[in-house]
Amino acid sequence: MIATFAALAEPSRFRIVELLRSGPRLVTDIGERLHLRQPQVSKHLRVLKEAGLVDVEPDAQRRLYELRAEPLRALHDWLERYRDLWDARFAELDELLEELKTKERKDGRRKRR
Amino acid sequence: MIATFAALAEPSRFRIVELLRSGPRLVTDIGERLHLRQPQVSKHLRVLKEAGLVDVEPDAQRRLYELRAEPLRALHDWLERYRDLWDARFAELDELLEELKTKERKDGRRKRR
DNA sequence: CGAGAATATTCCTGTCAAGGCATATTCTTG
DNA sequence: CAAGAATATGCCTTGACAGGAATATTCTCG
Repeated sequence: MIATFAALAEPSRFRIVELLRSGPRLVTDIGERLHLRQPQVSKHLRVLKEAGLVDVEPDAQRRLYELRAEPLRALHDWLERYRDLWDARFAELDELLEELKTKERKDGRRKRR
Repeated sequence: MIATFAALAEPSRFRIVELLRSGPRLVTDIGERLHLRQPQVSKHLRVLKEAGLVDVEPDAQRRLYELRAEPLRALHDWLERYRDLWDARFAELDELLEELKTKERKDGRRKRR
């Protein structure tokens, strides 16, 4: 989980993942589409692979990189545990707290002395 | 999105979020439960707040920190776009590639919700 | 075999973030 | 107002990491 977050926290890597959503790509291909230099693409792909986010399928001297479902599904599952947060039951509480906060912000500076 | 990933990529921060899932907590409380020193907790909470993952409700000299739903829901929504990856349509392709790489034959579980 | 394509690795450098510790800040209360 | 509680900030040091450029590696093919 942490590894997944760390991998996706890097903007270029995030974009690579987004690109791979449309299907497997070659390193060079990725570089061209995202305007990244080849070595950096390779490095990012390495990180993504070590995080299990990507798989490689060699084809001669080329490598086809493709997204792996598992980590993303795991993330999705993890988030399910937080669903209560935005589901019905807590909605009111959220609003309440929002109100309290915006109200106190106004004159919390000078109460009384 | 990137900000959310970056915030959650830090182990202590991840643990804080997990803890806050059970409800709002005071800074000191968090520190004790997670064995973190107060200044680090405050710093982490600051990052979490800047990422929008957390809200503060002041109470005298204490601060109640609580989880915010929005970023997590956004993450969840983002992942929905990747659902095809592990849903029916691509299952076969996944299996194919899995076979090429490992020879596991004991994988027979399925997740339904 | 040698050239060239596609990708990976290495080395270097600058930046940024995290922990530790001391200190500042903000409130409450006697 | 002083003392103390709860939290935030500042400074410092160290380690991780990203980009750049050069180079190594692995294949294919004429």
